[in-house]
Amino acid sequence: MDKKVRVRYAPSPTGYLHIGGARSALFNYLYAKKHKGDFVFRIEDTDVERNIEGAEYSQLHDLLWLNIIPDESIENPNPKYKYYRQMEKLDIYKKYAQQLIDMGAAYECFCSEEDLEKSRLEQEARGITAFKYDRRCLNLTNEEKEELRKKGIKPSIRLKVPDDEVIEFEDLVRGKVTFNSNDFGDFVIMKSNGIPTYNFAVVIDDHIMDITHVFRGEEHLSNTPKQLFIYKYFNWEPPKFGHMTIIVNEKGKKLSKRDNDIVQFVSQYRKMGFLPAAIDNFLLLLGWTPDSSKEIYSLNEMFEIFDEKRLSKSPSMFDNKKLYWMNSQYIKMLDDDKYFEFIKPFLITNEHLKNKDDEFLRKIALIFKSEISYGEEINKFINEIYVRNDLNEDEIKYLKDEKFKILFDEFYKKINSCEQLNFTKETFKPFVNELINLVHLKGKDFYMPLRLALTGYEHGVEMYNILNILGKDEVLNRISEVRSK
RNA sequence: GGCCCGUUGGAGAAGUGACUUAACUCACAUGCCUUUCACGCAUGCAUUCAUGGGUUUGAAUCCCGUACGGGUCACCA
Repeated sequence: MDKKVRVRYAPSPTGYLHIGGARSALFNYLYAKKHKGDFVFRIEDTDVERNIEGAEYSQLHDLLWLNIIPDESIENPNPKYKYYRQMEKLDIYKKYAQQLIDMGAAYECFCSEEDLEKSRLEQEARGITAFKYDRRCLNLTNEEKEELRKKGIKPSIRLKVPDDEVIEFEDLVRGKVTFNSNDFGDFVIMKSNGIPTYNFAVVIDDHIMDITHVFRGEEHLSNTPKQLFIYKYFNWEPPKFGHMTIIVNEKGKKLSKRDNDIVQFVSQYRKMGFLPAAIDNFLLLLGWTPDSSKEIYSLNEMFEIFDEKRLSKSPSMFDNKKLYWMNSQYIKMLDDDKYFEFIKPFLITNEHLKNKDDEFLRKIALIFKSEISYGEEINKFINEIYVRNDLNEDEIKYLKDEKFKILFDEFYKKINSCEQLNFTKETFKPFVNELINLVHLKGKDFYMPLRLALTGYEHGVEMYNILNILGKDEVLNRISEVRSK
């Protein structure tokens, strides 16, 4: 019987959930669900200096917001595996590291940072640019080690990487990948402070947590042979690896946290009013394509269609515009109740809408449903109505045209005779027709002056909506202002 | 620089030897709808798959070289 599929997403708690991390998590999650397996959320917190308070929970909760639900995590651990943070199992790493030393597969290294830097420079001087540890501590006698220890020097532990060994593995995304051990030095597996390095800890973790498949970013491709050496020494079966392309910016470089023109954190998208399903869908299409020409997929559909063989091998550019388009599609798909529920938090922060009741808010929300591509954007549209745009000289001149005088007069009178403004598309029609008969202006000549006078913009939502939003008093105000000029 | 990976339109990409006069989606352009914008609908947008050579009756698809791009070379993950 095949082993149960177990995959993981293992962020370091050094920041919030990044869009690249979310994509990794999504693909692992889809793979697990497709194969009826488990998706594990664990924490790689060995970089004690850079860990940020609260980051692990924000990572997890952003993931949950995206509906990527771990079967096991720091919040719902499986007793069988018990530890979901690396710092909780330091003694386990220590035990395994000692085992490697006893086997002769690893050794203590007393070199200081300065020693290593010196050696690096020496190698560089000889034209070697890929630094390799020179193994000067490999054959230290016990006496020498004791001596150094007495001086208070704490050793790190290095893995002995065999010479001239070809290491080959079948990558789920890239196919056969080959490395030569000569390109790697003996790398550190335990830091001198007793904390394991990533390449060591990840192997131990994946092994003891029965991880069967690992989908991760391409930046880990060259770490894989190092990890494979460790598996080999322990005689453990490594998981299957799949190295996904990285996400690049419009310059073709790996998306870095300093790329300010791209919003990179899931929490920021949440605050801006993106829908989790839209982000999942967008992420799905980043470096992966479905079999069919359909592009909009729910998570449940993704479980069905996901196929790791269709992961792309070349880097994917993050296309902001497509994300906005995707989100606008998902907003349009919401039914009116769901939509209002989604958009209301953004409306109540708008000062112009302070004392409005839900009925009014709902009405205003619906007006912009097909206009917005993210939640917060609705306030931009609303403000354009509430805050009149300053008119330029040409526009003022245009409005002063004699032929519009009667339009403004009659429009004012007619609005004034209304008890309150509560038009619908249907009730606005006769209102307009009556006016048209009085002023003998129609089409653009009818609407444009009014629109300009009311909002200061040439474009916008339908006229009756503007009237409803502004209300009778404000409409009269703005019209009389123009009339008096 | 070494090692690894990649290169199909502005972007995501389909394509795995003849079904391709290279899908589909975003963007862009135009037209329709509409007072306008947006939505929606329709149409257009790569004679060519980085480049040179080879294999083959036949190549974007296979092989080799070149160029370009990216990843990585830490007691970071």
